[in-house]
This record gives sequence, C-alpha cells and structure tokens, in this order.
Amino acid sequence: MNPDALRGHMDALLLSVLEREPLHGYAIIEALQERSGGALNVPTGTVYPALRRLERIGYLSSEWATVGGRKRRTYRLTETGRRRLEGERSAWREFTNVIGSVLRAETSGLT
Amino acid sequence: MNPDALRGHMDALLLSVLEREPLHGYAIIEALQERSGGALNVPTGTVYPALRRLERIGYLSSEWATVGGRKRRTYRLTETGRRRLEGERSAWREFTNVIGSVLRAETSGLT
DNA sequence: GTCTACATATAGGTAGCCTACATGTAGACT
DNA sequence: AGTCTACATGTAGGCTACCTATATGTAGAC
Repeated sequence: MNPDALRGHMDALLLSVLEREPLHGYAIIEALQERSGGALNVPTGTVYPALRRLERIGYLSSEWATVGGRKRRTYRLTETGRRRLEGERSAWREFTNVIGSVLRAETSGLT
Repeated sequence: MNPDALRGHMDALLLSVLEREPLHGYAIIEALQERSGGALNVPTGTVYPALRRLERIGYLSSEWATVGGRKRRTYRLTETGRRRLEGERSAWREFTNVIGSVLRAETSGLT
C-alpha cells in the first residue's frame, strides 16, 4: 500500500476503529490490521502523533490505565468525534465516487 | 474536496484522462472537471509540475504545438505509462477495498 | 483600452505520513 | 542471570506531493 494514498484518510480510519469501543494505541494498530485483512500496517510513528492531534482538536479524549503492570493510554470518541466520523464517512463516499468516475474512463459516449 | 485526499492519486487521474487521446495541460484540467461532474478543480500549480514529473519518469511524452497563435504542450501516454495506468487502476481498487473494509464497521460479527 | 479565456510555468509554503530511535515492563526460555 | 519477544508509548527529523501566489503572454470581444 502506497503510504501517500493514506493521506487525508488516516483520521477516518482511527475514528472508525474507535466507534464501538475505546482502545489504546497499540490495540488500534492491531485492529486496523485485522479489519483490513492484514493490508494496513500503520507504524507507531504515524498512529501516536495522529491520536494526539485528534485529541487536541477535540475528536478524542484519553485516560491512562495500568493493565498487567503496563501503562496504556486509552482513547475514546467524543460526541464531536462521533459527528466527525459521520462527516468522514460521507466524504469518503464522495471521494471514491469522484475519483472512480474519472478512472472509469468510458471511451464511448453514445453508440 | 479535501486536497490531501488527492495525495497519491493524482498520477492515476492524469494518466487516466490521457488514455483515449493526447491532451495539453489546460485541456486536462477541463477534462478532470467534466469527468468528475465539477468536483475536481485541480489548480495549474498542481497539474503542470505533475505532468513534468510523469514525463521525467517515462509515463508521458510531450511535444509543442501552436494552435490559433497559442502554444500548447501536448502530452501523450507512453507504453510504459499505459501499463502504469493499469497498475494504478488495480491499486485504486485495492485501496478502496482496504479503507472501505475499515470504515464499514460491522459492529456485529454473528447474530 | 480593458477584460476574459486560453495557456504554461515556478518559487515557496504546508502538513501529514514515515523512518529511526529511545524508553520501559512482563514473561518465557536457557 | 541473561536474552529474547511481545507489549506499549513517544519524539525528532525527513520526505514529498499538493497548493497558493505570482509571472508571463496571446487572442478575441466589447
């Protein structure tokens, strides 16, 4: 997967994976792999800064937890984030329609 | 349309629009608008450098023409570019499948 | 004489994603 | 006791594609 292709879609992925339940960063990375059938291997250097950014702008909130002696920062969707996810979903649909309409180059207009 | 979303898909758009016939930059911009139903308004500062880049790496070739007193640089797909377009198309399908599979968050696994 | 459409081009800014590295715990295995 | 792997978070710095803004010029309409 060309890394640049993810540009501008990372937020949608992260918000989407947090929709059903709060998760910590490491678990988010695993969830992305699972849901994509192994295709998405997003590095920590991408995910952790992105989560912080999303928290900073109010789409996520986080709190620390200690599980089995290890510290986790668990992120959850805020109400704003949930609305944002809806926006991301419809933006995704529009995006695929637009690009798809160009790539599906019907050579013939009328027969 | 969020500009960042285009990242990594510009090449596919440009190659695709040149598939049926050679076009010059200005006409390419218009073709992208038409095919996308007006959604794609790609600025000249994006298109012209991208076309040069695609020529440099061998996907396009170009030649100057003068039409109605105006100079045009007309781009056409090379054989390599045509093969590349096929690659871009299948990459696009995979990309949308992967992202789509994450965004389509089926909350229930089995009923 | 001015305005719009046509037509190409580049310098410089922005920002998000990645690589590479740093840090630390827990548990298994030797 | 030492090593290795999985778990877990984080940052600094680089890359690069896309955009904004600007420059330059022709043709035709008004």
